[in-house]
Amino acid sequence: MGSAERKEREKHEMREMILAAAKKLFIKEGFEHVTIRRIAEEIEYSPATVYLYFADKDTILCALQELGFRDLFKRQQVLSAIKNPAEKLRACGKIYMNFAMENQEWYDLMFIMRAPMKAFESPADWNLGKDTYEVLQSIIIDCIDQGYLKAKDPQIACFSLWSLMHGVVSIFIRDRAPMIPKEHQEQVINGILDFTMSELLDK
Amino acid sequence: MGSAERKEREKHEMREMILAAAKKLFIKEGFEHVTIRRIAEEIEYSPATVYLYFADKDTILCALQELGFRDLFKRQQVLSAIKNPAEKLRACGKIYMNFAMENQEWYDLMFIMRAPMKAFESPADWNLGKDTYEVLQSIIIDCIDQGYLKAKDPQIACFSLWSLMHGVVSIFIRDRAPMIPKEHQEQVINGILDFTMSELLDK
Amino acid sequence: MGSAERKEREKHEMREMILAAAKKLFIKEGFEHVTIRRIAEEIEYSPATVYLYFADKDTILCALQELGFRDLFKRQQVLSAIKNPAEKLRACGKIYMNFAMENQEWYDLMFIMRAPMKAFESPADWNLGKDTYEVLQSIIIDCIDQGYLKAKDPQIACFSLWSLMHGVVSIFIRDRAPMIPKEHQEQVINGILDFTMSELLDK
Amino acid sequence: MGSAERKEREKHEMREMILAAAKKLFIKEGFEHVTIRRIAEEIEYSPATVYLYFADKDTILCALQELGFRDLFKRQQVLSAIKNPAEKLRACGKIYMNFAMENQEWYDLMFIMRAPMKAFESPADWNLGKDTYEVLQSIIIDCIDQGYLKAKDPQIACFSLWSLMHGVVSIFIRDRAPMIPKEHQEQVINGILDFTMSELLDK
DNA sequence: AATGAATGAGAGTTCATTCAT
DNA sequence: AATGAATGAACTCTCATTCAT
Repeated sequence: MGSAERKEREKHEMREMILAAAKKLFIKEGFEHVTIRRIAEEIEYSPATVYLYFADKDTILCALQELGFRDLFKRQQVLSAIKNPAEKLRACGKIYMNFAMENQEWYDLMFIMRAPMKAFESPADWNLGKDTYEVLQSIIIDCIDQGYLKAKDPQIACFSLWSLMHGVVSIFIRDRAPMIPKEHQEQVINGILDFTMSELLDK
Repeated sequence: MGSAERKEREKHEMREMILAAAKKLFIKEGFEHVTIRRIAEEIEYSPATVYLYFADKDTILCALQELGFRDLFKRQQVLSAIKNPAEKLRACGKIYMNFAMENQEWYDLMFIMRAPMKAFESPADWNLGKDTYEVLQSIIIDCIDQGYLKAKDPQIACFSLWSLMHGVVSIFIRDRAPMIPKEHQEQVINGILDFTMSELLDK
Repeated sequence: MGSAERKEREKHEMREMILAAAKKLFIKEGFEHVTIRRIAEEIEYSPATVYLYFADKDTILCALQELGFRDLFKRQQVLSAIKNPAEKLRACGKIYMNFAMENQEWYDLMFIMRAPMKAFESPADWNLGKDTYEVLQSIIIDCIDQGYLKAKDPQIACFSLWSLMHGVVSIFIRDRAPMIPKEHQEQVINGILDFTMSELLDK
Repeated sequence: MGSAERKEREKHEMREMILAAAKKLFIKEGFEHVTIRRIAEEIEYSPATVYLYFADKDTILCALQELGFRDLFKRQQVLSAIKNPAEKLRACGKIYMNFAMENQEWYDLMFIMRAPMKAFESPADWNLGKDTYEVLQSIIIDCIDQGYLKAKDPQIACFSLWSLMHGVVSIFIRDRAPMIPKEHQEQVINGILDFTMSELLDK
């Protein structure tokens, strides 16, 4: 009976379409233009149809967050090619901040926006976020193990570094650094990476 | 006759009431529920009355921000009592993060919230923010001058430290660290301060 | 299946209903009382529903104007049966003023009302108005060609005649002629036509 | 007892001030910016004060109309210097249209706007309008008497000419002549005067 | 499965007007 | 006489959501 399966598969495809449309709108037009109507238009279905696949708007936002973590996690995969843990750490920071700056509205949804955040209630969904976090964790542990970094508590070191990176990009994304013009932002990001690595790593 | 004075005082009190109501709504219901109508209900006046004291919604938000910057700046004044720049730096970080964690909704408005934030456009208003930033700047320069810190670019060092602190508190405020329970947050903040100081300062 | 057709027809009928309601309000209460809410009440739907059929208030006004121009143009068609250009000119004036006096609120909307009047910006919509104007133009040119009228500049002659007719009816419509009681208005219009023809045409 | 008189005079002066302010706003900023508040600001009194001198906004508008008629009538006074009735007729038209084009919003209030128009209910107020109309009437009668113009019914001739002039300026004021650019309007007005005079007057 | 039609709730804002002082 | 304070009633428009078909 492939009928039930097929239905399942079609349902899944439709959900993907909706999410892809929502993502596109987020990236192209920003949060405030992501309305059910716009999503429906994008996939050329009616608004009511969207509700057949998602209970409400929040549910869509949550699924989109998940997608974001998936994307970020995928970007992190290239790190496995780097052997030196110090280099790896730098690259990891770069990947994170690039993701944020290239997909500002999406990053916003994932890490800044107040909005739905049901995702963080159900542990299942949070797993994806955890995976990306653990990538950073294991690099830091490697750094400590191989003597690049002295830190009593790897958890604190890890959370500090994440905070630093999140701090930088969220200040930029929410426009709180009038002293740094837009065109210097990338340069500042690189400067911060240099500064952090030089301060952090044992010389 | 104190009649004019009394009028002035009453006007001022009304503004305070409105701001207090707005702040309360922020705390209780979050930004998106702060509407002129809700504020008016809260103070038991008509919506039109609110417009007698503030030109528009943005102006209210800005006044609230200003209040926040004023408070933060006042808190920073105790730093002048500390002579050692390294200790001063730590204390400065502590004050900043305490302010954020104790007044989360205010900090949110000042540094996280997406909003018109005219404050950051008109230099006059931004001055308050600049003042608080410059406190950090001058401490860092002292640290460098007195050999506690090696940093090629003090601006980058300063922005990094701000980012770190902002990152930590904004992750907490917007609930993005499910791995750290609320009751451990303060402890983590202290751990991060220790970690940062020990990594940063020359030994 | 005529289902699609029926839908189309129903949609059309709804638009007609809205326009009829708008027109009715114009007549009964004047421009300033024509609000989306009042229209919605009139047709016993919610305000939001109106927006399903018209993008905004302006669009409704424009549609109403268009309808008016269409009607006026249709009335002008009978002129083709008249061969003598002088007679034709008189008939044209009569048709114009009859239209205005019989559909005062419409005429008001088309030619008097202060309003967005996008119609006059987008050439497409203005075409309808242009068509009706050109009917007058070509009659006047015929009059000149066939020696009924001496005029150096046909454009000026044409604009003068339009102005005269518009002046008369707009004075009546906006109630600025207290010296002429309502019941004499038609008689005055005829008198003006006679006077104009006799002065204008070469004898 | 000059006290009562003085009060009366002061009351009158205040009314004049208010009207002058309203007139200024009409001319400078147009109808929609004439609000009680703006008027009050202009005279540096409070809105409530305005209500001590005028029952409501409509009453102010009516008084303003009256003022307009007064101004127009004053402009007409120069006509008495012209002896030839044909020249006088032309000059009268010119004065009328100049007044309209130079004070468009005010003319609008007097002759186009739907607004209050109580003025036309009370004959007392209408008298002023009548006076200006009679200026035109008597000129036309002179033209007929002195053989410049053949017209069976002077009333019809008079109303026709007023209509023509009103038609021209009201088409311009309400922007209904897209075929005539703003910078040509004056030229067209002169053309129409020429055309009218040449057609009308016996040669 | 898909949708056209409809709506309730709500947003910020403006204005003429009133009234106690 | 003058006014500061207050308000009710509007306005246009947008959106997530529902439901009969």
